[in-house]
Amino acid sequence: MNLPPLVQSFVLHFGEMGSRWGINRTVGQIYALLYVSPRPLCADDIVDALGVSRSNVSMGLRELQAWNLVLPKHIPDDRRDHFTTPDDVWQILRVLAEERKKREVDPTLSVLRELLMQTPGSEEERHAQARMAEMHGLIDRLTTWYEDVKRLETERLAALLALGARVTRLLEAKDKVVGLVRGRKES
Amino acid sequence: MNLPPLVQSFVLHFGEMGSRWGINRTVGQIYALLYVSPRPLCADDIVDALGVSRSNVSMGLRELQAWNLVLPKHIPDDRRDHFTTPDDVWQILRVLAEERKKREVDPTLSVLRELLMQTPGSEEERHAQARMAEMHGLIDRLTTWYEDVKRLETERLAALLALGARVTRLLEAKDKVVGLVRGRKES
DNA sequence: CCGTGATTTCAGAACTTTCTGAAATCTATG
DNA sequence: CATAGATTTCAGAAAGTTCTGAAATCACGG
Repeated sequence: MNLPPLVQSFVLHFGEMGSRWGINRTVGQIYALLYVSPRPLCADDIVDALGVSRSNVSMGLRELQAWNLVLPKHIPDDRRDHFTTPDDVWQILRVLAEERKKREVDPTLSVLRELLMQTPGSEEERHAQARMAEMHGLIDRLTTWYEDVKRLETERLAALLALGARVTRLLEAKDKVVGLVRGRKES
Repeated sequence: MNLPPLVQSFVLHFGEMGSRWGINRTVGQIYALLYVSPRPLCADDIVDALGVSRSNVSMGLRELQAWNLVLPKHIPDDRRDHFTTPDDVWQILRVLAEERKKREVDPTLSVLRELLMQTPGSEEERHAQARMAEMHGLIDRLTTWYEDVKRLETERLAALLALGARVTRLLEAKDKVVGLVRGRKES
């Protein structure tokens, strides 16, 4: 590996974090490299930069494309495929959230739904099912919220984030207004 | 393993999902078992229920305690430690978010901060640093928002979730009201 | 402060994942 | 449609992890 020190640190860090994020070292490094690269890179560029085998890079790119985190980008007059990351970080966030949900949440949601359809055959099963219902309820709320929020344009989403916990004040204000209106109508 | 079928399916599913969630099979199964169990279980109960070695259970419980996902609960007149999961699912969600942030986000945030302090030594490094700044900015916003939101009581949080994307309508309404007030003051 | 039973630690076995180089496959020309 | 370069596949080697049983440690009642 022979990279500018800043880039190298970044790439190595992503490699190390990879396992915590559910991807392997090489995949993490490839992503990091593409993320900071000023231009799309081809597989051989990546081999040179990271010092891993050609086939490993091929597999890594495959996986990153499956995650929609890396896109092929054609470079005119070059037969080789080149790759980049989407450059809008918000877009990256969306992709990441979507993929993680698909892999980490959806399967559990569907298993829970299935188990909740069954009739419990004992007190123990009845209790277990009640617990599963609680879990299902929570996950369901969260995913519904997520489905709502992901449709917002970036600008609105950013505004919402910036607002943070202060949304609740807005909520309170709303309740008050609604209360007032109701009060007037009822009187 | 000899469990009521409903419980068994749930436990096996958590075992399988474990690897996607960054824990191993046994840890996933132990958690699932404790989650649906109507009373705290001791290590030997878990050994019997899951059919894994005593030491494996010991390590699993250790890890789950480190995650704050499992709590020791003393049972009177029994020397053995017993364990449960916190029973409020919202509480579980909070713990999970906190721990994942600590393990998956914070280290990256601090590496990014460090790398952003350095002076780029080339155009390539300058570009890389700009990209890192974008990433840092996004993560920073997200974590700030998270720090805000996690302080909300469960009830408010639930209300906010239920509101979903409709918050934006509230935002629009607010902007309008603020606009009105401003208009009045300025006239 | 000994003995008993609960719990943890740890070295290595079993298993899983990751990585490589060689061979196979694909693809765009001339 | 042959060829040269690019890319992918794949079997097995290397590395990493999870799991076990045996031994060590701990902790409490007598």
